[in-house]
Amino acid sequence: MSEPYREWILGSIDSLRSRKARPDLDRICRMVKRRHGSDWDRTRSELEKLIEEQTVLKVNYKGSVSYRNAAKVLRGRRRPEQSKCAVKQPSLADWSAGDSALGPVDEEDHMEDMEDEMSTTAGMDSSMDEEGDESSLDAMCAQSTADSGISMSPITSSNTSQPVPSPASSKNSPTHDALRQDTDSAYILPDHIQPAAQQDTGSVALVQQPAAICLSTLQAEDPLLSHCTVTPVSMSALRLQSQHICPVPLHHIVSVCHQDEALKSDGGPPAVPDPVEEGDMCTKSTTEEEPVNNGGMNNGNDVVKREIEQDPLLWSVADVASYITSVGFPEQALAFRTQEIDGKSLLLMQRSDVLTGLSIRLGPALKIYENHVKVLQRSHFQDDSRLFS
DNA sequence: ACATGCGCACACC
DNA sequence: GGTGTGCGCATGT
Repeated sequence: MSEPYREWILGSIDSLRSRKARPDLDRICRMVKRRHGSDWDRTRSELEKLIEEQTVLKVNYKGSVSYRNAAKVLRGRRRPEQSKCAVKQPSLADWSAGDSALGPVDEEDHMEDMEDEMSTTAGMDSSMDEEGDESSLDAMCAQSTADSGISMSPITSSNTSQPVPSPASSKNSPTHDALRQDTDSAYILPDHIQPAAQQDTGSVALVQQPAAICLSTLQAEDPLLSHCTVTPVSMSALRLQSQHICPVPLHHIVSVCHQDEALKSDGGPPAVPDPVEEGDMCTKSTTEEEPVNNGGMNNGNDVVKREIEQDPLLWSVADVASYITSVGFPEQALAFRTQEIDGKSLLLMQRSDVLTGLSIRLGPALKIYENHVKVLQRSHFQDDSRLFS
């Protein structure tokens, strides 16, 4: 996806919307062509890419296809009081919360899919403790077909089988209504996250099970996980690992699980010794500027300190905010701090989370995600892959 | 011919 | 009542 097209297409959609014209394919392509001289087919293919990455939503509104700027749709529908409080607002990431089983992907797409899944789990994380708020892709699809009676768009027509609601989601789910943007409007999700496309039943089954069951399944297979409890982060890691789309090694998951445990309770030490007491140490890493006089010896603190600085997984909320500030976005750093984004959360963020979940302006949000968050995520998981493979 | 502006009706919350 | 949406028509280029 070339960056100009993103701006051109989103700009066209916004422009069409502002003059009360339906932002359909025809109008979007025409406008992009007229303004930028872009080829019609190219615009269409770029639009499809935007739809796949959920920057643009393809909707069926009042019987015709229309397109939405995802950032504006979510922001627009959000009630002011909700944007201020901590209540989890259904996000695009949530909509794909049920997706998994991406199937075989080529090398180029692998990382993108991994990122999608990462943010998917991020969405799951933030809503895990609010049963009923966890949105479901399945619900979305069921909604699309059942309520609106509208068939899937041509874009999704390669996957023509009817979406089958998964056991994990129900049409009676409270999220069903919460997800509804409009009774006439059916958000059409890309092929690779349509439930009906889920063929890898093994990983799907795992991912769609409740968190505790997922974990216990893995615990039965690997004693290393026997001390783990279900936490948002550990479950995110489990999901990534279980789908084989992200090279998260099992013992890394154990590490993550225990880090979570250490954070959760002040009680006894984790069953597996963890080199880092995350919260305190992370704070020190950014606030303690004075060199430690240790008589010329490298003590453990320095090692840990360097490790923390290098590994975003170990960043605290303050560390993340400092990082965002340091790369030139002090204003947006506040949003990260407000939303309590620590290193783990940062590594789990998806484009839509950054664009819409933080209530920051689209321009900086795009830059932050593309130039920093994505880079951190990529390097982090590549490092893991090298270390543990 | 095509782009743009906008009144109005409709639907949802 | 507020908001989002877009049809259909008028006007501008």
